[in-house]
Amino acid sequence: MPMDARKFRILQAIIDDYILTAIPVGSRTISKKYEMGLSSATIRNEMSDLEELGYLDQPHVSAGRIPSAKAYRLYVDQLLQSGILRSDDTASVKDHFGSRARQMEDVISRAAQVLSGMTNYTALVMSPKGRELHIRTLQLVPVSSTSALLVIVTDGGIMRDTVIRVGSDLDSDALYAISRMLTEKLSGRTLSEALKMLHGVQESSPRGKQVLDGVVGFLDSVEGDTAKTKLALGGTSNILNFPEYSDVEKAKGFLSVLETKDKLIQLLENQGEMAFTVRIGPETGIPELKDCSLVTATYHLSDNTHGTIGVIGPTRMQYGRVLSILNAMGQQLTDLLGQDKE
Amino acid sequence: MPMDARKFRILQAIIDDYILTAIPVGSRTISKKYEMGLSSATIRNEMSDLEELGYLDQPHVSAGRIPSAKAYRLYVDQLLQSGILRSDDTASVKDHFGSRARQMEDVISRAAQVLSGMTNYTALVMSPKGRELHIRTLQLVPVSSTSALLVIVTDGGIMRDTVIRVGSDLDSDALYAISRMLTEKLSGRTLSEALKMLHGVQESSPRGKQVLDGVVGFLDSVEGDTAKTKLALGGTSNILNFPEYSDVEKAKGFLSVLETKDKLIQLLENQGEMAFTVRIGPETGIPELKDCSLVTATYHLSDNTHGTIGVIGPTRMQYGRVLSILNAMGQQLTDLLGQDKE
DNA sequence: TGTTAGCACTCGGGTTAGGTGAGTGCTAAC
DNA sequence: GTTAGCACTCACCTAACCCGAGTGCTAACA
Repeated sequence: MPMDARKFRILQAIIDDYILTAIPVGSRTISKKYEMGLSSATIRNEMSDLEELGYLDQPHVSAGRIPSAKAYRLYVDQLLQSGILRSDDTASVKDHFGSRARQMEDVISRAAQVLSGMTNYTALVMSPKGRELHIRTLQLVPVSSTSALLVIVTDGGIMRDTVIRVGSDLDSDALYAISRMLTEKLSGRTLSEALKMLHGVQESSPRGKQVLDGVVGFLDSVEGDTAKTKLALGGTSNILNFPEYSDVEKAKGFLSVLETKDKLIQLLENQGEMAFTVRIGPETGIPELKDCSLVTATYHLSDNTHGTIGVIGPTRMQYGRVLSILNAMGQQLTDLLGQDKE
Repeated sequence: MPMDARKFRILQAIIDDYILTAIPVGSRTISKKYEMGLSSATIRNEMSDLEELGYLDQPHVSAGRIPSAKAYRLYVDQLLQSGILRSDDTASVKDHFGSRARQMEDVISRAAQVLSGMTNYTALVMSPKGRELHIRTLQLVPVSSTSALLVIVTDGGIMRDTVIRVGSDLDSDALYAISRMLTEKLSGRTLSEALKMLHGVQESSPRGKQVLDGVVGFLDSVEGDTAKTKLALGGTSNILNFPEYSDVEKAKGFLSVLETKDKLIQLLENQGEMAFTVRIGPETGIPELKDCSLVTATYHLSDNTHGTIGVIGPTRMQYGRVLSILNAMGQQLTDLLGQDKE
C-alpha cells in the first residue's frame, strides 16, 4: 500500500490540526473542518492505512490519531523542499530588535529574547565560532602589579580575554613591548599553529617564562574550547505554556537539560553548517527532549565564522512559522554582528 | 494574651515540622513527635492562641496549622540572634568547588551551581559591584582597521570592555600612545570624575574626537550601570522539587521572574551591605514570589567592592542550613576573587 | 472498486456518592 | 492550668456510573 497524494493531504490536515489544538484528531474533524469531499468513513480507512504506514499513532483505541515523529519528518521535509520561506519576517524581527546593542553578548542575549518572544517557544542563540581562527593582535593590559589581562583578537573580530599572572617588575611599557613582539610572531597564524610555535620557544628569563606560560595556557584552553561557547537562552519557561508539559516531572527534565547547557552546545555544534536543521523528537538524541523538536539555523559572519540560532518546542511545532522567523533572525544577526568586524 | 516561652517552643516545633514535611501539622503530631510533656488538647489550646496572634494559619477547619510569614520572621530573627552560624560548611563548600576557575565569570556561575547543589534551592550569585570604582588603567587594543577594544581596569580589579570605532589611520602604536595619555589623565579618578573631566575636553582633530566619544559613551553606560551587573543563576528548576510548586501556573510565574533578571537584580541591589538579609514571602515585594523566601549574604572583595549571593526557595526554607552555607560560600568567594585583585 | 451509511463496541474523562481519617473546638472533670 | 472525651467538619480517596467521541467492520451503493 503506497502513500498517495490523498493520503498525504489527509496527513497534512491531521498534522495542522494537531499542531493547533494538541488534542488527538478524529476522522469526523478532518472530514468536516477541512473540506475534502470525503466522508468520515473514508477518512477512517485512510487513517487506518496511515497508521499502518507508521505516520499516525493512536493514544488509545477510542481516541483520535496523533502524528508520529515520522509524520513530522515528512511534513518538514516537504516544507523545506517547497521553499516556504518566502514569507518574510525580516521587518518584524527588526521591529522587535529595536534598540542598539553593541556588545556581542548583548546582541546574543537580546536575540534569544526576541526569538522566544516571536515564536513562543524556547530560543537558543549560540555565539559565533570560527573553524580556524587566525590571530590578528595579541595584547597585554596591566591589571595590577602582578597580573595582566591578555586580549587576543582574531580575524573573526572575536576577542577572548583572560587574566594571567606576570612578574611584578613588568610595567605598562614592558608589557606593550612584549605584546608587540608576540603579535609580530603570531599574527596571521591559527590558534593551533601559534600554540605549536610557542611550545618550541625556550625562554630563559623567569618573568618571560611566566608570561609565556600564561599565553600558552590560555591558547590551550581556547583551542579545546567547546564548553566556552556562549549560549544564550530565551523563554525557557515558555515550554510550560504547552499542555504536553503540564506534568511537572516532564517540565523538570526539560528545564534541567537547558540548565546544564553542555548537552545543548554539543547538539548545536554537531551539525555542520546546514542552513536549517530540524530534529524531531528522538532525533535530538537527548532522552529528556524526546517529545520536543529542535529547529536550528546558522548565520554567517565571514567565511569561517558562523553561529547557530534555534528554537525548542513540542514536536507539534509550527515549523513553517519557526523556519521563517529563524531565517529572518539569521540575516539580522549577520547584519548586526557583521558590521563590527570589518 | 502574651507570647510566652512555651508558646514559642510549640511554634518552633510546628515550623520545624512543616519545613520538613510541607503538610499542615496537627496538635497530636506536636504532642507525640516533639516531647513537650503536654497532651494534644493543651497544644490545641496554645495553637488556637498562636493563630489568634497571627503566627499560624489554618488552610481549612479540619486541617492542621501552617506557619504564617510572621512566624517565619520570628523564627529567623531568633536564628540570627542566637548566632547559629557556628556550624561550619566551609570545608564542604571547598570540596564542591574543586577545580580552579580563573575568570570572574566562571567563578560566579560555578558558585551559583555549587550553591544550588548544596541547598537544593535556586541560587543567585551577583558579581561584585563597586560603589566608587577608581580607574587604574585604560587601554585601547586594535581589533580591526576601524575599531578598537576599550579596556578599563579599576581598583576593584574589575575590567569592563567594549568595542568602539576609531579612525582608520590609527595603528597599534598610535592607540597605545592615546591609551597612555588617557591613563595618565584619568588614573586614580572615579568613573564619574573621569566622565566630567572628559566632557570638559575639547578635541579638535576628528579622529581624536571619535575615540573620545567612544570612551565617554562607554563610561556613561558603565556609570548608570545597574542592568549590567552580572547575575548567575543555579538550579532554577529546583523549585519544581517542592510540592508547593507542583502547580504549573505557579511554577511559570516563578520561572518568569528568574528569566527577566531585572527585578532580581534590583531586589539584590536594594539592600545595603547587610551581612545577611532574609525576605519572607510578601517581603520580597514581588507578587510571583509571595510564597518564596529570599535569603542573601554579601561578600567583600575590598573596602568598596562587594557582591551578593542568595538562595530562593519556598517560605518553609531550611533557614539555618541556608544561612550557614551562604556564610561559607561568601568566604570562599572572597578568597577566590580576592586573590586576583591585588 | 472505491465510497458511504449504519451500527456495535471501546474506553478515557467527568460526575456523584459514600466512606475514611485527621484534626478541631468545646465541655467537663481532674 | 491541664487533660480526656466527644461531636463535628471537611479534604481526600475510591468505586460506580454515565457520556460521548471515536473506531472498526459490514453491507449497500455508484
